[in-house]
Amino acid sequence: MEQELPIFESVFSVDCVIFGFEEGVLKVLLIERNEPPFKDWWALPGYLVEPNEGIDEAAQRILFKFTGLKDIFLEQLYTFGDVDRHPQGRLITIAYYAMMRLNGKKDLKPSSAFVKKAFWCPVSDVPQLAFDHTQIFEKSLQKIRRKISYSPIAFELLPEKFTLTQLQNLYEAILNKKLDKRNFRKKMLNYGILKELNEKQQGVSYRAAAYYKFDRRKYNKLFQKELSFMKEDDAGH
Amino acid sequence: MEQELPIFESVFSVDCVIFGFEEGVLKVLLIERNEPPFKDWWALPGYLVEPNEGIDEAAQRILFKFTGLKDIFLEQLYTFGDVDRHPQGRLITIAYYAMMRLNGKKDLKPSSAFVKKAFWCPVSDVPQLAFDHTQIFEKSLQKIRRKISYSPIAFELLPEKFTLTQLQNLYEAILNKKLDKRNFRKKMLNYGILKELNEKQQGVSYRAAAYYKFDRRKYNKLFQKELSFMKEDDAGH
DNA sequence: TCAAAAGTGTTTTACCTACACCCATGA
DNA sequence: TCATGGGTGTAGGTAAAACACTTTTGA
Repeated sequence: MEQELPIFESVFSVDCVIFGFEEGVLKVLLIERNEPPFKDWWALPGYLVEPNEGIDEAAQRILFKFTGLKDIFLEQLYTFGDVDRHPQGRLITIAYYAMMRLNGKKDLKPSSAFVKKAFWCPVSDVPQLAFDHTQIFEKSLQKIRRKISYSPIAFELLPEKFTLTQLQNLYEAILNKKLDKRNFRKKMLNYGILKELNEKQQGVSYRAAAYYKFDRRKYNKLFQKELSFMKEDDAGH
Repeated sequence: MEQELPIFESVFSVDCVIFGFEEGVLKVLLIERNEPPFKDWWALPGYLVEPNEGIDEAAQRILFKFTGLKDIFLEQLYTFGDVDRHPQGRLITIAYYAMMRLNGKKDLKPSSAFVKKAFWCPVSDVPQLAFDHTQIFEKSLQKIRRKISYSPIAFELLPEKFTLTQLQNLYEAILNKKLDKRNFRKKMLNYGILKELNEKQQGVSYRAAAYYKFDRRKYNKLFQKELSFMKEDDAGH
């Protein structure tokens, strides 16, 4: 019986919004397209998903092909499917986002003919993008803003060692507002997920700042607890 | 040039997770399937999206056909696309969720031959569902749990007039834990989004409770402010 | 000695939590 | 008069917000 049913084949794409932080500026990873439609336009890295490929894996694969980046923790954001979003017909796209550390790995090496180049663009300078990518980009920005407000994921964007001022600058860049230095430090240190290193900045012409390191062990413990607080089974059963 | 490009046609489905609250119990809207695959199984209402149909509209249309419900505020939840989630091939599905008021509109009238019946099932009694619908259902539950913790959307589920105890019961049903009565009332009344009516319960064999009404005007004002607090432009520029 | 950023505490306010008794009603 | 749920207040703790000066460093 079931053998006689029609066989479906979904055609759809994924697009990736990758955020980075460099020189105190929040940036997003864009590509310059090398193929029509929207040839020569800037766009988010994204492409069609293969028939036998999971969506998450597809996002990983395409991101690697288009930028050379590997093993990025991508999270699904939203699916965009306006009927006219793509000039070649009805093509829906599943958007993913990620935050990544830019220490060293600045060299973006696309290995796809579809891409002329890949580069980091300050989020405040993002021009009109191909397709509905501007919309996708903006939704991601909102997402990470909300997210850092309830979970200290900002560390993902910083180098291993960082100063509290760098951390604050990052928060300010994402939230696009000034924060109070004393309150910020108090709060961050209170979480107990930062480990102060015996190391200070070198060669700065002002008082050298202490370096801190993110304590992933404690972070996981804390975050697990906070999550389970929201979950069922606190009282029931 | 662009005319020569291939034409895409996405094939994909939507599934709807609709929550309701009745007799102090949180329920989810299920259907009994009348067609293979998974004939006679219980499932979430969902079906294929038409080529020229927006995704949100498709969700509305399919929900109506499968249940008779109209004008429900559906929000996109997540897209599920495991390669083997559907026996007829690679078919991804976009899940939507909604909370709805059940006063009166209990009569579910499917107008599709794909559906044997539609009915409300207590969330604690949901059995194994067709496809990956159990997974989808569970993700929706998590979502509304998180959501009522930061935004008092629970009103959507209650009748126009309700007592504070009914409201508390709803919170307890969603969060699956007991809440303190005094603290709960204090907090809810402090929001200033409840209007006490000059009306009490009738014919109960205990002290009659006051009825309250949700003040959407004030809710919007408050919620707008809270949202804009998160958004850019508080300090910058 | 200057410029520039690092680093540091206190007070006030709002909110969350825990907790126990009297009140109104119909049966 | 009893059973049932409605309704109320206070005290202690914790977290957020506002706010300004001293310290260190290299140039």
